[in-house]
Amino acid sequence: MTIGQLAKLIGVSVETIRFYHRQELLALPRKPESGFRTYTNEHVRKLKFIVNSKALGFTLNEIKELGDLSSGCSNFYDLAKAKLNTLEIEIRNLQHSELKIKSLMKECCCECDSDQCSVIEKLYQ
Amino acid sequence: MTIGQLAKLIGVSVETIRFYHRQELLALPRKPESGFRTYTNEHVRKLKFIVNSKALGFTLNEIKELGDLSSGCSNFYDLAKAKLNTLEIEIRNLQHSELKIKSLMKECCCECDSDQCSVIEKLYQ
DNA sequence: GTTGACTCTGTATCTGAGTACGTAGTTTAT
DNA sequence: ATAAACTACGTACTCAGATACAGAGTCAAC
Repeated sequence: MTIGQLAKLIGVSVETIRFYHRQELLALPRKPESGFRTYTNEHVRKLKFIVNSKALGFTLNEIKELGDLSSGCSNFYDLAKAKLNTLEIEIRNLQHSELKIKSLMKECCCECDSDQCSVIEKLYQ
Repeated sequence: MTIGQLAKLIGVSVETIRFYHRQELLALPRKPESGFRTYTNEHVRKLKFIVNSKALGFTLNEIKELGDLSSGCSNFYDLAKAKLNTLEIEIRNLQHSELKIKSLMKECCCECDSDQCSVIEKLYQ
């Protein structure tokens, strides 16, 4: 399989695959004497692993660590727990922003165009 | 007030203030013939505006737009509504990741170190 | 009157996750 | 046999939001 075929199969760009090679996330198949590099089912598998892990919210660095776990899953648990923590913090922060914006919006009559609108003014204090 | 005093007062770094100048978020006070630039209460106010808006989750570009609203708040409403939308989408995405990770973690016996642990294997499929 | 702290300015660097581009080589279809 | 499409490789650029640094000027305290 060529790099373009792999890209199409998985649904990422050729450039992204090359980028993963540079990041040493995905092994670069050795180049034959002449012609194009050949990607195997192992590459398909590993690329799926990267894409799936990304979809779970792991960063590429975390995925590299995950990929280095040669076997078993107890280390996965540590990484996943840490990830859950940061996810929860991020979610709380975003929800906090959401509430603050909503409460700001409630404070105004909604259609006032006054210079002294309390909403804009509050941001200056 | 010098840039260092302003920075201390608001709790941002001098470099950050200079960065905001470069981004045209914060007006650069004119430089006197000799000596240091003088920051006024207007700068304090505007910098607070930037910091407060950032705390609500607005990006610097959005804050620039907000700052351009010379008066009134109806435009603030549009920006804030759009922001609420993107916040909700981000929150949902993160919650989705959270659920997926949790369900993956439930599938394993937690302490298994087997090569065929279904958790790691699932990420490859 | 000199040392140390601060300021000014421009430019470079960082992180994360790619995207873009240029040049050259290779394969495939006609 | 030649054009179109694809691949290889290296390098540069993008975005956001800063942070760092070098070299020169300035201010305040002892």
